[in-house]
Formats: sequence, structure tokens, C-alpha cells
Amino acid sequence: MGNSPGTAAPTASAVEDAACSDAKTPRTERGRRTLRKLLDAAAEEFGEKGFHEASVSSITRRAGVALGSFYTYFDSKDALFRALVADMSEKVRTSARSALHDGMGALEIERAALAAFLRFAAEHKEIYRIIDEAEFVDPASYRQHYETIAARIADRLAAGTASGEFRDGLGELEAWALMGMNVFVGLRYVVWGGADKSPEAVAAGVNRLLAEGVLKR
Amino acid sequence: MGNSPGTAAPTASAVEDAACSDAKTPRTERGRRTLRKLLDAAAEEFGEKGFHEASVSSITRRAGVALGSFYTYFDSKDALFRALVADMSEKVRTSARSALHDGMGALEIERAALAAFLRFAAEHKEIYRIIDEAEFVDPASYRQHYETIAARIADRLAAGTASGEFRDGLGELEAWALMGMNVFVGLRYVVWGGADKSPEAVAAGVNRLLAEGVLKR
DNA sequence: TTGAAAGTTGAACCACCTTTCAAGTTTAGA
DNA sequence: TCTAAACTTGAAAGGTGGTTCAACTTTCAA
Repeated sequence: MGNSPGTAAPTASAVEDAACSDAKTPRTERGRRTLRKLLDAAAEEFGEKGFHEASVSSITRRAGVALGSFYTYFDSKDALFRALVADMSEKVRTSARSALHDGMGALEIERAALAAFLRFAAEHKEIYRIIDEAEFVDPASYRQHYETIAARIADRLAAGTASGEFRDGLGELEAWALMGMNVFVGLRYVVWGGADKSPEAVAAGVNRLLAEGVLKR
Repeated sequence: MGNSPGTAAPTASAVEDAACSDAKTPRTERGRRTLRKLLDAAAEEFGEKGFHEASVSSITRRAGVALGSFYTYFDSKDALFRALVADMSEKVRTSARSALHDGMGALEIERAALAAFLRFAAEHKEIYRIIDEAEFVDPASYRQHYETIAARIADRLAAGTASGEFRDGLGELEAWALMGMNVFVGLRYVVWGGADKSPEAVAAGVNRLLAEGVLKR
């Protein structure tokens, strides 16, 4: 698929930062370029095929690099995958946070966070496959990913209660329920697509459900 | 771990029915016993290790059967996995439906269906890993699994609207959101456990969120 | 009782893939 | 310019594990 440097570059540099503990840091400009090519190729490859179907040799082939070069930068296929999961997880959180501004109401914050996440997922459909596969390849990261997000949502709910916008009794359970809604509508309407709904329309629908529930009044 | 025939037997027979298209049907009583042992062992193995870490040889070892016997009953490791996914998917739907009785209110139905699903998941934690891994091993089944469940939820929501209990404007989007809530609270409170919440308590919390939403009144 | 069909067995085949390595090339600083 | 370190290369080592197969045992109906 597309390998345009324009979209690839930011991905790579961000991963490099997040993954510097796992990757063997290159010392020259040429080395940094090669690492970047490997990381971009790996994100594509894992996104398309999943961890086990993806092979190191096809990643290096896609990157236009010799097989052996891979091990100059990563200790193993697993180490590369962990680096990618850490980076994706960080990006998901960043994407939601970046949509929040001062002066937003509690409900508005939830809608904006979901819309931002959905827009991000639309551009990086591979996050679903990579995060989901972490359940099997790197369970600790998988769990931490969702626990971290749930904790952030729980904080926002508590803030809404404190400001008098939300009712009492909103805690971890409600945070997980909200996260589940967000993840599933993203899977259905963004990753699978085929529907006419925009990220904003989806976020608006979920937001109304969150606000009012289903009961007739 | 536990291999008690008491719990294993029903699993096996149900799978045999659901999987008869993939499994080469045995002609003798001995053959049916062997197939059953293989299916039970596979459900455990895939649940514990996931598809790729599980090996045919360890499944046959667990079943107490020779390696070659596996191919008397299944064309491949993939075929076995597909049979298991079809069966698990069917059981999830059955577990929810069995909790519904005449005379229940629309909201009560949602609570009962979730509670039943959570109780089922508590006894079959392997469903999460097996269904989740179908995203990679058998994507068509994965998609069909969730689309089928969402369609059923959408029907229930429409019935609630028709009876005047639920508001208007509940469709596929809301069904997916509700399904996402259910799946995620199941993952957090049943599969991962560690919390004090019973299936009924979780279902009650989600039900209140569904009914009222989060806004203060 | 008998023999054909069904089922069992495990060694061996084979394809694939991760990882290593020794030899060669490029880079960057002195 | 020169040299040591960084980097590249691809063949091959080393493993793994799905699948096959031909010989053997059990079942069951006639």
C-alpha cells in the first residue's frame, strides 16, 4: 500500500522515541533512516497480517533492507511488536487528549474525546489489530493499555460529578462501559466502515445515549 | 486445568453438532469419544495459549490420543478452530436468550441478558480468547459473530420503543454501543476478575447507566 | 466366526521462519 | 586522507510444528 514519506515520517519518529528502550539506538543518519523504514514497514505488516502471519523477512523486504539488518535494531520480532504496541497505545491516548479544551462541559468533553479517537482510528486502522493482538503476544501491555484509558475516563466522570453536571455513582464500572461503547462503535463504523456515519455523527449518537439513556420520558 | 468429565461432556456434544460440517463425522462409539476428547482438549488449549501457541501435538497429548488421530477428524488446525468459534458463538447467543422470560420489561430484559452472559463467561473464560483470536484466524466468523449479536440487540431496542418503554432513535449504533459495554465489563470484571462485583451487580450498574445515562437531574 | 471398514499410532517429511555470523561497505571524525 | 566504528548483507544454522503415511488394532454387522 501507500508508503509515502509524508505520512510515514511522523509515525516513525514517534515510535523511535517511545521504543528507544527496546530498539538499539542508531548512531548515524543512515542508521536512523533504516530504523524508520523498519518501523513503518512493521506497522503496515502487523496491521495487515497480524503478528504471526507477518514475518521478519517480509518486513525487511517491504522496508527494502537485508534480513540481517533487522537484528541490528531489534533483539527479536517480539521486541519490535512491543515497541509498536507501546507507541500505538500512547498515540490513542494523545489523540483523545488533544481534542480537549478549557471551558468544555463534561458531556461535551466525552463527545470530543470520542470524535477525536474515531478520527485517529480512521487514519490508523491498524491500531485495532495491533492492540487486539497484544492480548496474545504481550498480555501485560494489552491490560495496561485498557486500564490506563479506563482510569482516565473515570477521572473525567468524577470531574463531571464534582462540577454538578453528572449524577453520583459513576466509577470504574461506568468508565469501562463507556470505553467499551467507544471501542465497539469505532470497530463497526470506522474500521469496518461501509456505513455513512461520520466520526462526528457516531460520537453524537453515543453522546446522546450516554446523556439520556434509553428510557422514554 | 480441570478436566472433569462432568463439565466437559456437554461442551463436547454441543460442539459436535455445531461443527459437523467441519469435522469428519465418526461412525463408531469409540470415534465419537475420541472426537469429543479432541474438542475438549482444543477448547482448553486455545483458551490458555491462543491459536498459534497451541499446537496440534499438545492438543492430542492433552486428549491422550496419538498425533495422527487428529487428522482422522479434522482437515487442519484451522478447521478445528473454525468449528470451535462457531460453537462458542452459538453458545454466547443461547446463554443470553435463555435468561429471557415472558412478561419482562424491556429494560429488565437487557439486565437479564447481560447477567446471563456474564455468568456464562465466568464459566467459560476461554470464549474471550477464542472469539478475539478469530479476528486473525477466521475474520469472517469474527465479524459475523458480532453482527449477529448486534442485530439481536437492535431488535430488542426496537421492541422497547414499540412498547413505549424506550425512546425513539435507537438503532444499530445504539446496539453496538450496548454490546461494547457488555463485552468490556465482562472482560474487566469476569475474565480478569479481582474485583468484588458479582455478575448481577455489574449488570445492575450497566443497566442503570443504560436507563438514566450520566446526567444529573 | 470373519473380514471389511473404522480407527489408531508415531516416526518422518517438509515447509517455513527466526536468529546468527563472518565478510564486505559506508560513515564520520580526527 | 585515513581508520575505527557503524552498518549492511544474505547464506545457512537451528528449531518448530503442521501434515502425511503405512503398518497395526479394534469394531461391528453378517
